[in-house]
Amino acid sequence: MNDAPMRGPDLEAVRSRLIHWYDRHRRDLPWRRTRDPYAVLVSEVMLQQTRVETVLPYYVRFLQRFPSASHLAAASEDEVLRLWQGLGYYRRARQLHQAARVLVERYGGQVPPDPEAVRALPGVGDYTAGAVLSIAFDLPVPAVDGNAQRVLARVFGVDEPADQAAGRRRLHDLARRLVDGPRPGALNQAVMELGATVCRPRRPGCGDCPLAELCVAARTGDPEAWPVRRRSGRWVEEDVAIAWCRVDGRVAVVRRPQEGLLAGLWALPYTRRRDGEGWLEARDRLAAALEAAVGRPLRWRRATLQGRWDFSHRRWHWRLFLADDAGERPEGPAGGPAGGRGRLQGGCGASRPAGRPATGDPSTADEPAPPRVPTGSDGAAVAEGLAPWGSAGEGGEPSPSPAPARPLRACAAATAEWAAETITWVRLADLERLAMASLDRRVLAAVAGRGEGGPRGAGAGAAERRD
DNA sequence: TTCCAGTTGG
DNA sequence: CCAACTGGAA
Repeated sequence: MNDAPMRGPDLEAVRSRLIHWYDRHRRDLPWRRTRDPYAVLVSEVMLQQTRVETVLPYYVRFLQRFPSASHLAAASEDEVLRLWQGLGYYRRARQLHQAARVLVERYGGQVPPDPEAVRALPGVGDYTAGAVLSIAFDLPVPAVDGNAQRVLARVFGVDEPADQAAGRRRLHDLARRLVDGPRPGALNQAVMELGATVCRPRRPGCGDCPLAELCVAARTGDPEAWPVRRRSGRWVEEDVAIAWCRVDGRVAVVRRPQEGLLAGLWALPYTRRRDGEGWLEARDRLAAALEAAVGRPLRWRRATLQGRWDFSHRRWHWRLFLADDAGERPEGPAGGPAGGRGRLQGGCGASRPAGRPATGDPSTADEPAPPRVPTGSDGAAVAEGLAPWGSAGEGGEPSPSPAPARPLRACAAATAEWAAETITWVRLADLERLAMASLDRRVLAAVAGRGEGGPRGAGAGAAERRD
């Protein structure tokens, strides 16, 4: 059905080397001393999610007490569970018990050499079915466990993520072709054994590997780069500076763009840290926009809080920066003395003080990392909320104080994420009525927790969730 | 603390 | 697609 051209090593060479290696290096395990399909089934079920050393004594005891499917089927579930005690995943035990009863009722107490029938047994998925059929009956059915995935991905240089459908399909297809030769059972076990003992997740022993010369991953010199995981490619990691800016008892919020991430929701002013930019420079761009909106310099304090936020396709590492009107006395516990950092700043980029301390590598020459806030994530759905009082560009009441000192448009370049015109000053009490993403709610709660006058009583217990 | 593992069921 | 199950290792 699938005959895509094969890349990578020659299948026959891989097969013969694997089997040769397996015959000489396989571990002597009790379930390898039998080809009784029932015993193989028991061992494979026990080995799901469980390491060999743990399984060993359980397997021996279990087969002593239940040497056949009939014995197992006749036992009480309590007794089966007792023997399983300590192995974990007790559902496996119940399902194996059920499977034994199916074998007795439908197949005369024997495991039938029939892929459909085996696969249909309770607790038997694709992997276990393949293992039983190939090991016990020498049928050319693939058995792709995590070890096999790793071996195949490395040997053949599979670049599709192994934890995504396309990658799994590709690996399964490879396994299917590979097993289609002599001694399928030995071949499958060889692949898995190699993965377990040589082609380890970390520090693979390529020097001891029979496939090293053929192996795409080994030849790159960085075999650990396989299997490719969606993990490493899925997230777009972004650093985001967020401002908690209070002036005259109001807090600055902005409106996110109507398109894209969290479209149209209100947010604390934020900006993504750009390539080659340090946190402070990102903060300065925020400062430029906000100070233009206020019309006078603000006093900025060091980042006081940071956290992580996961979206479906990106991960934000955020840091919160506090600002207030320079004319007011400092308040709140965070950040310590504002001196030094709190220099005056002009409005827009053009008037920024050039004297930003040279920060060298912008990603490291930063201030010390602020305390962390528990991570969380946010899908997108947020209830419709109230427009803030005095929201810019919405008719209604005039924009509350302070008035912009210069055209906000001049600062449009400061942050690409939202238009400076959307900066809106909201009373603390009104903040919680805005439609905001959970991210901002969480930041707000964190601010409140730090005594910075955020919305009172905001809980901080959003559970971690991925979308 | 985070990652990982097969199968099932939502 | 993803949570739940459960325990071990990095």
